[in-house]
Amino acid sequence: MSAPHTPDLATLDDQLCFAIYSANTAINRMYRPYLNKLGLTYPQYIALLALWEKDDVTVGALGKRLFLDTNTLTPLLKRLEGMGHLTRTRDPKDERVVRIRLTDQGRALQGQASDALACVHAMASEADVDLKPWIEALGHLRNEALKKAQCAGG
Amino acid sequence: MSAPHTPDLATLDDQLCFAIYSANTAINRMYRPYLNKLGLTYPQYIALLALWEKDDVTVGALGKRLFLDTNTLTPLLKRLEGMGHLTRTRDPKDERVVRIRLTDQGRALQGQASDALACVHAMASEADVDLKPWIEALGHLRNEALKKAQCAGG
DNA sequence: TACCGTTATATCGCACGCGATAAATAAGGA
DNA sequence: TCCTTATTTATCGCGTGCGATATAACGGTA
Repeated sequence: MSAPHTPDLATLDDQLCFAIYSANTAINRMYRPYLNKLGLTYPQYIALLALWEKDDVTVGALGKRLFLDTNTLTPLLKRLEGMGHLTRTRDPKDERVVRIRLTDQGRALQGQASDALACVHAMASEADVDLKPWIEALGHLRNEALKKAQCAGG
Repeated sequence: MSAPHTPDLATLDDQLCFAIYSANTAINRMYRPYLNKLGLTYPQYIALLALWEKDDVTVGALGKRLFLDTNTLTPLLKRLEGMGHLTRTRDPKDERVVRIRLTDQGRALQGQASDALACVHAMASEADVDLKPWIEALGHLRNEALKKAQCAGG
């Protein structure tokens, strides 16, 4: 461990972290004009993706799906509630739990977001990339990184 | 355009945006314990990666390298300056320009960050992934996304 | 010199992401 | 019942990202 210097690995363009970091912000920017029309931020859109797939879930369950904690999710969900896209109600059977349910308005957003999807696929075809294996591999990478993060004492 | 519904594409796990979004946060978390030891945040580390490769650059040039604007970089660089890792000095020939130069202390951090690099490579080998083509492909994807972001009126 | 447009950096407000902490409820044992 | 512990959600502070705006300095023209 602690090799003194690794010049061949230290350059920015050779770093996986920068590649993913900058690709993420770039895709965020690509989505932005479409999401602005809907009044949504990128993380709000991601959360809605999960809810469009399955709603009537607890904050904790949604957080596990998105790999986010309540300190991030609660304010985000409150904003989506304020816009009328979902409801946050305490579960009568267990008052600790808050259940998230989409409103009709929130469900209707899914159709309006199709322009963004079309843009992603246009980009993928222009970049000559088949998305499916990419998405799979990135998911695998994420799980490995999370495993490392756990054992390192995160 | 504007297809009413695309259920086969709308699931979270089929989305490139979520795959990259969650992979990025996962890698951030993997780095965190190592960077905490150095008192650095993830974006600060990314900026230092660029500066270790080439310093004595303007804020604007560094921003182009990192795909970030001054509204993000200036406060970040001020914090790194406050820690003593770099200096920010106005160029006497053009007082608009601020030149960023690493201190010896800032340069010495590169060696101390090798544990994080080792962790990334351990993860890559455990995930059975050859990093090089990945990093290249992600860079290509980033450039295509930025192109889309530009023309869409970013 | 004054004026004007451009360029480089900085500032402000808002929404994340997260470590740390708090508050409320539930579950189980004496 | 009371007490203790665990679980779930919420709150606070700080550091990004970024749109919008401001400030300062340069370049060119008259």
